[in-house]
Amino acid sequence: EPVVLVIRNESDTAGATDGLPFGPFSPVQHRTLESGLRAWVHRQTGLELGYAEQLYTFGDRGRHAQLDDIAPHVVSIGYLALTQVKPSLEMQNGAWRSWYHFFPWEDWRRGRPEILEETIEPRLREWASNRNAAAQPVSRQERVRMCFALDGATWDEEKVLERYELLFEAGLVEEAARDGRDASRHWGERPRLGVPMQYDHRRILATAIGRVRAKIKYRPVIFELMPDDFTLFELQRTVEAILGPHLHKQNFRRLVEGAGLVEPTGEVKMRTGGRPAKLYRFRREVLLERPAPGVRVKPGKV
Amino acid sequence: EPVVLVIRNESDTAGATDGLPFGPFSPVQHRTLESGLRAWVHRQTGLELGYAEQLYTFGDRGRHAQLDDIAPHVVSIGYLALTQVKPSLEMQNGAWRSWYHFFPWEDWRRGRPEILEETIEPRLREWASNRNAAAQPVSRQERVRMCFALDGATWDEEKVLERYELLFEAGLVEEAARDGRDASRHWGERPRLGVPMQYDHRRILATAIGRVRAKIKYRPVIFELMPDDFTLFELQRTVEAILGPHLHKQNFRRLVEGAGLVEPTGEVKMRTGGRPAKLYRFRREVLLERPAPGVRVKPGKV
DNA sequence: CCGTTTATGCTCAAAGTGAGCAATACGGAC
DNA sequence: GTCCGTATTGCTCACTTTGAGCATAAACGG
Repeated sequence: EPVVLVIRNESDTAGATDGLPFGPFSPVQHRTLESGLRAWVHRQTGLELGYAEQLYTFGDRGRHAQLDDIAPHVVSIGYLALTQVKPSLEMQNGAWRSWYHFFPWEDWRRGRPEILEETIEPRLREWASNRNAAAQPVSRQERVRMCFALDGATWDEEKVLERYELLFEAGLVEEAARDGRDASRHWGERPRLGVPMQYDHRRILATAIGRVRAKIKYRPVIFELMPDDFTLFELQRTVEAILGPHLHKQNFRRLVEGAGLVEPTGEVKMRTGGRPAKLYRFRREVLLERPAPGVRVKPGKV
Repeated sequence: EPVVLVIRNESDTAGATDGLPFGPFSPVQHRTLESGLRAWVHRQTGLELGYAEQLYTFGDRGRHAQLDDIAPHVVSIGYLALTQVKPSLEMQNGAWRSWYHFFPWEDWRRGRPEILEETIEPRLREWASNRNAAAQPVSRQERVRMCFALDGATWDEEKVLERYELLFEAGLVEEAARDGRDASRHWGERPRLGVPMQYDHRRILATAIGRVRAKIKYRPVIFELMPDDFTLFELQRTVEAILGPHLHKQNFRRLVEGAGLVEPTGEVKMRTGGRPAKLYRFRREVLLERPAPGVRVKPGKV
């Protein structure tokens, strides 16, 4: 299960709301943004971050507004960090939550999520067919079709943010109500599409999920989430947990082995439920061999 | 020629130095970072930005330090904007400069740049073979080899930032001297590797070039740089100007046409020096047809 | 010892890619 | 006017990559 570290925020009027961990950056104490992040995370949660990269900087006015809370303007520099969950680490106020708790429509591991056909599609179609909706530069119809793979379009698992923003615009997520964009005025009760988060944190998380989904395809970051030794099927399960849909087992194995991403340790794992599985480890040398797989236009002659 | 908009900065002690345009962001005046950027660029240069995306946020301490100038800590949120150069637009203090003015080693349009073999390679090899250089997690040798395509490695045109940072670490660019990392102490006079920029602006530009080079491969941003109508060879020349190396003409044509990125206008352009060339235009519909070309692991069965 | 379950090996067709040959058509030189 | 150089455009062909499925191997539970 892909999980995210959240802070339960009890001070909310409508009960506890999850938020992403965040804190101030002080250039006086820390030489770089990233070192500030690491120090701050460690102090708060005891977690020593491994892989971390800058995600996006969120600075829109109103992003911090929430209910009757008038906050000062805050610019947040989001970072994406990847880690295994160490059960040994007991955190006071942090908790691990499944991604799909917040984005149920992104979980395609058991096929197309029911919430799409039952709730999202009809609501979005109605929203898209609204008057003066066709006047947009790109029609709402087309945006809905591309983002949610309607009418034969293919589901692009990387468009996590685009989907969330569409639902936001359509007033179908709870956070939109804070922005005055409330669907309940038009179509009765708003359905609960995933669990909302504090401030604009669900948007930030959507950005992060989209980034991870894109990145594992051209950088071996998936191994940040694996133990040292693993079977190819465990690796596949991890990739699937992140991307959403199922992968073809034999081809996945061919791809991963053929790309030189892994090497067998020589050990096997018993009790898999069937034939024992060879254990593999990440081949770090691959970083020095391939520039970065996934190029499109390749240099040629003349 | 791919160019960047720079501001000539006369106040420098060592004569005029080019810098990227920048200015303050005031959340009171502007609702979003991007709208602040647009308004500010328009007021300064008269330019109406078209395509713009957030690039990276630069916040390291010391990034603003320069010579005897002790500046306050500044966090810069970099944006990347793409536009055609309109010669009609006369700017007071702005000027268009070739990318390769600042990064001569990135220009592979006339084959491997001489500066690589003549200056960069020997200097970097010396730096990499230094004592305790092999103790690094990834050896300097390997980093140099991967970044600059030595010993049979292939040149990855996207690693613009990595190359600049390596040269910086090795003390081979002028900006490094401000950071106390001066090669001239070891190896005599520092060679002039490209023209330096103000503050850390050359690093920011390297980030931007790397981003553009990566992005044109999976998003049709190249058309932001083209006039409405163009020949396929003009398009190829533009791509080559950005990426560096030459492309195979017939295959480029097949790729672009086959991907549905362009459609013929029906017109032809005479006086090409040979047979007249058909004119094409960008097919906007492609945005609605393909999710985003360039995916690696595709969903399959079971 | 057999059936179930998972791991792993292999094949095959279809699509995509790198490279080059060849024909077409204009502009300029003679 | 004809020829030649140059650039555009069409096409072939071998080779690689990819999607999909069949078949076999090896543990485990009864």
